[in-house]
Amino acid sequence: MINITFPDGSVRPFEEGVTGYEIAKSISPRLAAEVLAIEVKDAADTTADKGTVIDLTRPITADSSIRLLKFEDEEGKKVFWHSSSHLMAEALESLYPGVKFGIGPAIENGFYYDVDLAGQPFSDADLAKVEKKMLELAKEKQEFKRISVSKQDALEYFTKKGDPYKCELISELEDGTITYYENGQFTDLCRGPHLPNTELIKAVKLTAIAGAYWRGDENRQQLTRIYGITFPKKSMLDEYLVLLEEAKKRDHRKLGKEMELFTFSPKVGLGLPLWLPRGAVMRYQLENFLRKKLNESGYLPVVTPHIGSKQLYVTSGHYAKYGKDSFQPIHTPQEGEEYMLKPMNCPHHCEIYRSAPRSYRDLPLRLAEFGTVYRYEQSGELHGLTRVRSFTQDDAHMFVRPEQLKDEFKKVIDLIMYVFSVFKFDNFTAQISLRDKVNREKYIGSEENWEKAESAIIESAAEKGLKTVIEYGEAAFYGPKLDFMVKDAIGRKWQLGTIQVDYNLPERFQLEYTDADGSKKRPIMIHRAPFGSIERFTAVLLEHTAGHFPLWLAPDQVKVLPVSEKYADYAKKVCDLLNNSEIRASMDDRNETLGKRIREISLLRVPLLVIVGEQEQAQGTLSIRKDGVNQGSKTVEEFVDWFKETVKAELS
RNA sequence: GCCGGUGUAGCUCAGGGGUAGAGCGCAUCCUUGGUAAGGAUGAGGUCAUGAGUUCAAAUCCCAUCACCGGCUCCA
Repeated sequence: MINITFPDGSVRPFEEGVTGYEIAKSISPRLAAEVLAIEVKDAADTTADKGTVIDLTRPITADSSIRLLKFEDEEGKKVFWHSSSHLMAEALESLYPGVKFGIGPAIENGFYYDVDLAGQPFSDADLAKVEKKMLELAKEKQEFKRISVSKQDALEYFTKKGDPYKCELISELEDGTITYYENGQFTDLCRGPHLPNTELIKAVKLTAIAGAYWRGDENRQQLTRIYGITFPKKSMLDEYLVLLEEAKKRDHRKLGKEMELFTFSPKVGLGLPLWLPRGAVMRYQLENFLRKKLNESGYLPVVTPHIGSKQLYVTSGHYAKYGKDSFQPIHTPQEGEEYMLKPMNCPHHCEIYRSAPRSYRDLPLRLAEFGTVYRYEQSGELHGLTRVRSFTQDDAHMFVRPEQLKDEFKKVIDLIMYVFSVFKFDNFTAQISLRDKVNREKYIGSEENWEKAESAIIESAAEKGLKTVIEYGEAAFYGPKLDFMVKDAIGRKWQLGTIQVDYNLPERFQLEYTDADGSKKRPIMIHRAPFGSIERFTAVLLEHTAGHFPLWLAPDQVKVLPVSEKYADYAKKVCDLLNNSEIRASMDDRNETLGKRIREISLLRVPLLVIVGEQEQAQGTLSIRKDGVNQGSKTVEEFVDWFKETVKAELS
């Protein structure tokens, strides 16, 4: 007998060799019907903090703690979707004989399989056919069978089958660790785990076709990547499709157009956003919001030009690293001097640091700038406001003494937390990006400094109680960083703020300060941008709020509508009073029905409508409508007070 | 940059080898309104660009450009 420990801490004995399925069944038939896989942690293994997810059909042979995984669990979804990719592969193989397979993993929302259709045409229209086949095969209740094979047998099998991609994968595996999974007529190289059978897959939607390089290498064969998602219940698929619709409605490119915030012009150039008047007003609000906070936090404003001598970036090391991927240098007509469009603000700020001798008393020195930078992004990369070739960073660089690093870092975390709370990004994680564990030649700077920087970040994040994940190999080439990933109102993840520690630029620019003992010391630099860029932040905010900005940020805060032109004078007077109280209000007295004006203004997401007619004029009041709901009437003074209170609450 | 899709009025889109369509928007007029679309009239298009096939191309073929979905990349 072996002891099985359940997540609630209870322990029950089972026969040695019991399977996950049998354990589930012993609890309830309903659970047995829903469970997808099992996480098992050997009681003797004290090193691992997590168990291994295995098939429900595999025997458990030692005392273990277990978790039965359902679709609701992340790991359960993964198994479900991974098995679905095998089901899709089976369907493809039966519909397109001779198809070759790359890899087919589960992803965040569903799964994909990279396939080589050997020239057979495949388009969106074919997806429905594959979906139908998948459902057909799923109903057969095919079992997923795990089979161990030798490396030689595996190579022979896939060579005979004519699948070079699988052969390549197998050749990199160690003999003795290789397993197949078989469902129906389909056999795949796979480490598992998988569902007990295909019947659990009740709803299928293939979502997209895309090109993808074999092993992500653009010099190698391009495969067809087919994306899909599956669910154990039809109703779950319907809910998912509704979510996709909602995401479409929130697309910032669509909202940007509807709300008249920004546009693009091919004539101006790719990826170069044009901010329309309403967008510009909103953007200035964002900037002023941060300026005020930075001013309170001891930042000093600076302004630097949009171009810089090539030599500046040679010194910083950016030229060597990114020179050929940048806009190429521009030359002065007479002297032939070389200038580059500014791809980042840091080197300029380093030179500002150097413009005067610095004392240890001057540090931390915090230089802030809304700096517009220009980066060459490949044309296929450009996307709305999230990926552009010209954008404005809410940038600042802190120059600190080594003993100030952690404190300063934590202050930046506080600032970012404040920004997130104002914009109601309540759901976020912090990603600590460190060097690749093995591949270290792509980073510049000394081992010692990297160690110091990495531990400063890890400790700061821990002391601030941040929920963090560590990613190796994601650091910038000059230093480690802390990035903030927010989840928006409908659960999508975005990367926003970033904080980076840099020992490298101070070195390259020979930055110094005079310490208390008169010796010259080198400061450490922190890069940070709470928004990341104004463009990207605007995009995320649009999608997060579906365009319903907080009152303080809305380009038009109030529209005053006279019921008919007889009341236009009164409406004008109200507008002036509101403007005098620094409320962004304007009048809409166009020759249209009231209903139509309300509709159009609502589509622009103007948060407050003030309607005035005979009654309001007689009583000196306003009829208020906020976010589509009638709020009754208020006097102008009452309204202004209420407005100010609301804005104050939003910003606290 | 690569793979696939798309490109018709300012916007959203229908159509389609034989002289270009709708709704919204815009202009003018009527209407003077009470919380999400009042009515009439009118202007507006080399059907992305360039070559080709054809008696005839917006429509078919090819190339280019842009946009969209991915891939690679992201200081």
